[in-house]
This record gives sequence, structure tokens and C-alpha cells, in this order.
Amino acid sequence: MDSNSNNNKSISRKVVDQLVEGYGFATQLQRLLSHQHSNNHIDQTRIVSGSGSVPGDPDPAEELIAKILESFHKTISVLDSFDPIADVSVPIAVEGSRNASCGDDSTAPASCNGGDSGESRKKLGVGKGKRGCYTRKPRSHTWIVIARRIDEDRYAWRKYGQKEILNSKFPRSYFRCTHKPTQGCKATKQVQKQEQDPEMFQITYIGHHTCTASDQTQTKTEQFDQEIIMDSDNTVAATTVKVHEQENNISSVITGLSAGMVKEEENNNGDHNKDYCEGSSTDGDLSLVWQDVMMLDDHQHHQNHYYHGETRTTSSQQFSFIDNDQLYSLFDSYGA
DNA sequence: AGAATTTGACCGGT
DNA sequence: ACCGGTCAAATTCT
Repeated sequence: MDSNSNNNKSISRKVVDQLVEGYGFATQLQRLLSHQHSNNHIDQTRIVSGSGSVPGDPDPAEELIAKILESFHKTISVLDSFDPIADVSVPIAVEGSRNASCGDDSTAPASCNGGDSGESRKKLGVGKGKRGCYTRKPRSHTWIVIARRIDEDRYAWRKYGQKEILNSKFPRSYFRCTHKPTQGCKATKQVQKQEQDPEMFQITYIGHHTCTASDQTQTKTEQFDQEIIMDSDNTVAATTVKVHEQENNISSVITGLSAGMVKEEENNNGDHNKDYCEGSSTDGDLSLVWQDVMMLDDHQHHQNHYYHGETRTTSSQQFSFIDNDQLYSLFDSYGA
């Protein structure tokens, strides 16, 4: 049992390592392509997306592509080399549809706080009506973004907690949707500086926004995904990887590099991220990059697919969402 | 004054 | 028992 789970963990670690590596390459490639794109008028033959490289020209893009392929190939090999049969059962979580009692669900009856009267709240030590009474909800839908800016998403967030995390240099901050009290929006996010690169933040989004943007500037909403993706304003931004989660959280963090401005966490106090709400940053819209990656085995260049949606091409595109359904199903099925 | 953040306490999962 | 996530009073900000 134990050895099995250890084995699983080491495998998943390998997988993640490889993915991280591949992801880094992919990011570089994007930069490269983007750079080439910006130089398009000078040297059109360099554009990789369409056709071809110049014969005899040692195209760095090609090399990167090869590395990417290799990296992801290794990943697949790792998974292949692991015999899932040995591990057997994989608890497939029911996606978060319960959420029983009090908790932060605004629709939930005030069962545990005894009506949540201000009275009872005050007597903390005295037994019931204590704060912190909630039921931990199953982590429904989470994905992780590595970004230099924590306001990348432009939603309106309110910080509700901060905590020192074991083995982490930096505390983790907890945010919930500003509209939770009014609209019961359950979206939350957690922000934590990366140890390896303190300029980068790991942002874990949990749940989708259900708030409507009635009191917000809805104009952003439709474009939200793309905004995250490219953030043309600041040239930035986030190399992102989306990670679905079923239950036994895999929290695989896939890092990426990006350049741009840094915002410290305090900036989140400010107003700049108050103006947007609604539109979900999420799955439905994200391209199925991962599937493409997984198929690189058989096919060759899919890099064009990394661009999501309407190709609102900007020279500073720096993104890539990965649909990780496949990754997760892999992880799940290997019990990672 | 109201909104947002901070921070220590508390709860639940492992 | 420990640790992470949430609550809510206190504090700070606008």
C-alpha cells in the first residue's frame, strides 16, 4: 500500500517535472514566435505558424519544438511505464455537489452559528456560536495560474485571510469574490509567492464566479479569458496552466516564465481589481491544448493551437492555457 | 461612516 | 495532533 502510493507520488512528481520543463520550453517558444511575429515585416519567412522554416537555417524555434516534444514524450513514457493495474482502485470524486451545512454558502441555513447572531459571535470561548463554523467544501473546480500579477484576472476579490504555510517561506493569502455576500458567488482564490521565484505568484482559483456583473463593468466579461491570456496592457503576463481538480488534489504547479511588471501583494488592496466581475475564466473557453500535446506523439507541429480563441494576436502574447482534463484523468487513473 | 484588510481563533480533514 | 481554510472582531483605509 505504502510503497504503491510512494511510487505513485514519485511518478506524479516526474510527470510534473517533465511538464514543467516542457512548459518552460513552450513559453520560450512563444516568446520566440511572438518576437518573430513582431519582426514579421522584416523577415516574414521566420514565422513558424504557417509554414516553413528556411532551409539551412538552424531555426531555434525548431529546436525548441523538439525539446517540447521530447519533454512531453518523456512524460507520457513515465506514465506508460507505470502499470495502473497494480494500483487498482482510484477513487473518483464526485464533483462538488454537496456542501452540506453552514459554511460559506450564502444559501445555506444558519445552522451552526445558531443564526449567526452577533451575540453569540462575541462569546468566543464560550462554546457554541463560535466562529469558524463551516463545513469545508470539496474543492470543486480549481486551477492554478502562475503569474507575476495577482490581479491578473480582474475580478473583484476581497481578502479574507492569510496564513503561514508549512515549508513555505511566504504566507498564503485567501481571497473570495467581493460579491459573495450579495450574490453568493463562491469563487475564491489563494495567492502565494513562489519560493523559487518570489516575483511570481501562484494563484489557485477555486470555483467559478456565479456573480452577475450587474454592478460591474460587464464590458470586460466576454473577453476575460483572452485578457488573462494576453494582457496586452502590460506586456505581461501570466504563463498559465490550468489544472482541473477532482478531489484528491493534485495541485501540480506548472510554472512558467514571463516578463513584465511586478505587483506586490499589497496592490491587491487597491482598486484596480475592483472593476470587473463575471465572465468565467475557465474551462469551457480554454483550448484543448493539452490534448494536442498528448497527440504530439503522432502528429507534429501543433503549436498554433496554443492560441486560444479568436486569435487576437498581440505581439506580447504570453500564455497558454492547458486543458487538463486529460492530465487529470491520467493522474487519477494512476492514483497519483 | 462604510469598506477593506489584518489577524487570531476555530473547524475539519488527514 | 497537525495543518490548511474560514470566520469575524479589531483595525486601517478611503
